Amino acid sequence: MSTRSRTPDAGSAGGLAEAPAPVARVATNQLRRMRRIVDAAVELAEKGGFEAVRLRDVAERSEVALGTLYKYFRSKEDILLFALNEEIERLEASLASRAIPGDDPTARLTEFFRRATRALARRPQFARALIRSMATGDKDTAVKIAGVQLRVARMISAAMRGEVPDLGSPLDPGKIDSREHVIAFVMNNVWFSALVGWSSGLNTERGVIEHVRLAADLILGDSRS
Amino acid sequence: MSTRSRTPDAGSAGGLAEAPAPVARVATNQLRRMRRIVDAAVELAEKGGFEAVRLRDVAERSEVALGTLYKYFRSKEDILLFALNEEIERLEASLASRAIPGDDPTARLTEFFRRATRALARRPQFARALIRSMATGDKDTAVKIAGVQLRVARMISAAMRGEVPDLGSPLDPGKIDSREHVIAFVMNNVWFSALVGWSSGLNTERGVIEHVRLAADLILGDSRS
DNA sequence: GGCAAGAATGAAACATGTTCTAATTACGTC
DNA sequence: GACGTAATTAGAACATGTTTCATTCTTGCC
Repeated sequence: MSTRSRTPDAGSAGGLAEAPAPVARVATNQLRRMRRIVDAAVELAEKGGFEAVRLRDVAERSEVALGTLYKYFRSKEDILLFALNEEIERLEASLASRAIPGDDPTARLTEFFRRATRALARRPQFARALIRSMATGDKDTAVKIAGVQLRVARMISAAMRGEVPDLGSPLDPGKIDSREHVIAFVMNNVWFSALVGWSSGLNTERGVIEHVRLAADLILGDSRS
Repeated sequence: MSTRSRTPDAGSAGGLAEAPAPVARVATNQLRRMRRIVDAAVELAEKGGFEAVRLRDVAERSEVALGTLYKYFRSKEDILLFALNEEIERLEASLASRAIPGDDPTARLTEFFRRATRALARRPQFARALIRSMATGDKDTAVKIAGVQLRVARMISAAMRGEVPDLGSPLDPGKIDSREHVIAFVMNNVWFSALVGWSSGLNTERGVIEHVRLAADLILGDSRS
């Protein structure tokens, strides 16, 4: 892409209206492929959870070769983590529109977890697949998982304060210092553990919410009573 | 070895001192096999973690056919969870000998986690394998994992009280009601999450202990200061 | 239009957890 | 000591995540 490359995109008034952004088109095709892959994985996960996401099926459905699939994603978990990130983005966006209601931090926290758990439980197989994909070992995957946890913690902080999540805030793992951050961190751990229990059938949706509420009461004080 | 076999063991006074509990001997052989399997798995796990525990290798080392191995254990995780249970038994026994020292609950909790984390970090590959095997999905395995968590929570409770763990206490998952139980439950979640981070290289041993200390401070108050 | 570089493809190959099978062995009973 | 049952074995077979490879397609460029 030496001389040319200038894609005549927005405001490229210039002479030739030629090649509709060659580079951009490639990228678009690649994005399309990626999207098809993720969509196929999600569809399969919705039907049968983690195990139902057989990569050969994903490749077939997304009309992509197995090798291509592995060029885009390092592993099966990687695909599902990508979907998880999109899911979290949706959740963040929906929270950004209006803050969680509630009279005090405990109430808001509980309400936040109630909604988030609800959202997951609505597509149980899919949620199980996502949770399962967070229980991995290798470093690269772990980094992405840590990123997810930080974003969730940020949402928890916002919910606690009764504010809207600041999508531009640090996301810095080192910032586990302030009391609020510690609370968010701990609550995140509790929630996640409860979800793991739920995803394996040891816990109900109500149970998850109850566990989280108990922890919130312990840390912040009982909002009822 | 047809006729012989009767081992003249303790108290077979009666007329025929023959067959020294035939059933028992079978059981003993089976126990021996089981033990060899677990020992082989542990050895391999110590060297190379979860992935190094290749079941074909385990079978070969323990001089058992693959099919036999699967008669004793439902899965790879099942073997490692068995080892984990033994590990926890050891830890419980060592705690039972003398209580954790410390002037207040927070100090004792921190000391407990310091020791427990230390014990794990001493055999990092093995610990990683155990932690990895706790991140599974199917129900049966999950039940065993829940059992492990309850035992850990019991130790946490004991440490907090500065007592020795009561090995005969309920272990009933329903008893998440008292404040102390909730604390133990939450601390267990925090510790486990931190360990998962450690096992994937995102966290150091010090980091794990620090996370746990922060949580303990949050919930119980800072013991230093 | 033709070319070189990179991407994608189809299919095979691999690694390893798990299951299955036929043959063998161990063991308690008679 | 012979018999039948249950356990064990060796090994193949299967399922699925992952890798590899030779071939074909795309794309941007001359």
